[in-house]
This record gives sequence, structure tokens and C-alpha cells, in this order.
Amino acid sequence: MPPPANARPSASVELRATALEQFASVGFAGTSLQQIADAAGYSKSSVLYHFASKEALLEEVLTPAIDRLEAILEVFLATAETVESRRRFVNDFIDFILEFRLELHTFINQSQSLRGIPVIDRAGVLIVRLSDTLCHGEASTEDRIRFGIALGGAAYTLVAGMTFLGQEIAPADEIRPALLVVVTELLAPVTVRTTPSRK
Amino acid sequence: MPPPANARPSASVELRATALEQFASVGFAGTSLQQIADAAGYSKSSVLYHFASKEALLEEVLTPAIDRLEAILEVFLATAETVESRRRFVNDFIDFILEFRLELHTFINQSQSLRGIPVIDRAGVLIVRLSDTLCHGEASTEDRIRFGIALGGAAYTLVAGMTFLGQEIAPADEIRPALLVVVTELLAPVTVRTTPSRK
DNA sequence: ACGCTAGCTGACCGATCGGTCAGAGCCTGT
DNA sequence: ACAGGCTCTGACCGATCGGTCAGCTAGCGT
Repeated sequence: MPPPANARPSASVELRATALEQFASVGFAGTSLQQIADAAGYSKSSVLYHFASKEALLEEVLTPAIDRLEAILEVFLATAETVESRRRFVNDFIDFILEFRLELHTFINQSQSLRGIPVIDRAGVLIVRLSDTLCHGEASTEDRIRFGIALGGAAYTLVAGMTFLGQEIAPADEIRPALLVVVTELLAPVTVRTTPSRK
Repeated sequence: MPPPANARPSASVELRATALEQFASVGFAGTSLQQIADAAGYSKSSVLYHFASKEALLEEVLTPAIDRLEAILEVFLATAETVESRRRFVNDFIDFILEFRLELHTFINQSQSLRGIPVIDRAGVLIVRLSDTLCHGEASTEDRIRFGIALGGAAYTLVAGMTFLGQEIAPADEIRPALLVVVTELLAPVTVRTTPSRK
């Protein structure tokens, strides 16, 4: 029987977490199995015992995030679009971003160089669907740009940006409302500003 | 005397351009000197003849962009801040983004993994200064996030995003006005919306 | 005609890459 | 006490990495 869930994390869990950090900060190509192994306190052979290959490790690391994003999109597609449903979607989306910042950053900023890897391609079509959905069909350049900036901007800000712009990452409960305002402004621009004028 | 400027580009120019494309799309770590050489039609040895090292090549590729960004910031800092000067700054900034999209994408998305390389560090402090300037001192989390999203979002959208969101990159004169609206909205939120409500 | 230099290249270097494999250590069921 | 799995590891593999070096070639000044 597996330990009662409060034992120390298993090797494969530790390795996944370590690998994710490395992939997000140094890139997939820039991360060696040796680095991952050293950082997690195992040997390179151990990494390859738990994961068939470096690529397979990437897949296992990213899959939960893609699954979650897919689920969010399905929910949004399943209901008729109203101002309310769109607002709820943006909310879910921000939860997703905050929970999976490292995964998001990884496949946002490296999808082009990792084409052909199944999980990356899945993420690619998912993002296109997201984009099409939010701009419902008729796709003005500005709408596309809004979506792209929100997506890429959030991915950058929450991983790379915060680490040296704001020297320390602000706590999630401070980031969330600010992120909500900005992303809402980008993705649901019809909505009236919810905060009083800044400054 | 050098050729009258309409001769075919010299090797080092071709190599810089090729290297930039590779760095922006596959990452610095993911790009080998062999790839650059092959793509440009030279040998690896030739690359190392023109540039002392892979790192030096990166520096030469990014320096013009950083210089330009520095100049834009200096101009903005030299004049008293008014709504007009801020508007002009955003305009310059967008010109910069459009002209140096690949360079921007490269050092935005890889600065963390390339720390220690002089040109990258220069870019780093420059971005912090930019951020501090735009948020003048008192730095609310939301303002930081606005700046980060504009910066990272633009870098992503104009390189990675456009290539598969909008299947083909829209012409610059179509992107520019849309980008201007969105970035202005993010960086100079006081200004009234300049476009009629969309859709 | 000659030598010099700039541009370029292939051969080669040690290090590291992702990946394979044959065990070593340990826990468990019998 | 023994056998059989898990987990983990070091030794090792061919390929490729960034980088060095000697030498080839074409053009130019003299």
C-alpha cells in the first residue's frame, strides 16, 4: 500500500518538480539531465529510470497543465457566451495561470522550438482554439494582439518578470487581483473598469 | 574602400542575421554554431573566425537593440513628464518593439538563463530602470504587472504568437496601430480610449 | 612575379550531451 | 533463508557541443 500521503515526496514527484523549474528558467534545450539529477539529488541514471527520455519527462511535466487548460476551455465552450460566462472564464483562466505559471511559461516560450513533441502540439492547437473562441471567428488584428499579449505577458511576468522587476515575487493574493484587472481589460474590454483610477 | 553599400551583404552581417533568427526561435542554448553556420551557408569555423565565441556573437547581435532602447529611455528621462511626453515615449517604444522584435524576444525570454553575459545584464538593468520610470517610484503591484505584461506580451506576440495564432504575420502597418492601442492602454491607462468600442 | 593578408575551411580537441546496461542494495512474500 | 522485484547507480556508448589550429585560396600592393 502506498504511504499515507504524508510521507516525503517520491523520487518521480521530486524529479518532475525540479525538471519543471529548470525547463521554465533555463529552457528545455538548455537543461541537461545531469543538471536535473544534481538539483534533485539523484543520479542521471535515476532520472532515466523514472522517465523513458528527456522528452518523456517534459511531457509528464506539462500534461497536467494542458489537461487543465483544456478543461477550462471545454467548460467555456459548453455554455452560451454571456458577459457573465466570459467573466467567469477569465477568472478560471487566471487561476490556471497562477497555478501553472511555470508550465505556462515553458510551453508559451518554447513551443516553436519543440514542435513535434505531442504535448506541445496539443498545447499549440489548444491555444489556437482559445484564441479563436475569444475572438469568436471574426478575428481583427487588434483582438489577436490582445489575446497574445495577455497570454505571453502573463507567462513572462509571473516567471521571468517578477524575479527581477519586483525583486521578490509578491504573494499570490496580492498578484491575483492586479492580474485580474489587467487581463480582464485585455480580454473583456467591454467591461467597465472595476478599480478607481490608479494613483 | 568598402563597397558602395549595395553589394551583397558581408559574411558577418549574414551570420548575425541568421544567428538572431535562431536565437529568437530556438533559444541561445538550443542553437549550435553548426546550425547557424549551416543555415547561413558557411562552416562552423567561419562563424568562429568572425566572432570570438558563441557568447560574443550573441553580444554583437543584441547590442544595437539595447543601445536603441537605452537611447529611447534617455530621451524620455531628459524631458519633464507630461501626458504628451509619455504618449511620445510609448510611440517610440512601439517603434522599437517592431524594429527589434527578434532581439527583444531573445533577451526578454532568456535573460534569466544568460545572466553574466554583459549585454544581457545591461538589458536587465535597463528594463528595471524602464519599469521604475514608468511606475515613477511608488510601485504598485498592478503597475508592475501592467509593464511586465506589455513587455513580455509584445515580445511573445510579435515573434512566437503571430506565427501560429494568426497563421501569417500581418503586415507591420496593420500591426502597429493595434499594438499602439493595446500598449497605450497598458502603459498610459489614464488616456481615454482612442478607438470606438470594438465589434 | 612575388608575398601578404583576409576570408574561409577541415581536422581535431576535451567536455558534455542523451541514452543503455549490468549490476548493487533493499524490501517483501514465502 | 531464499527468491524476486523495485529503486538506484556507475561505467560506458556514439554523437555533438564550443573552440583551436594549421593550412588553403583569392585578391591586392609592390
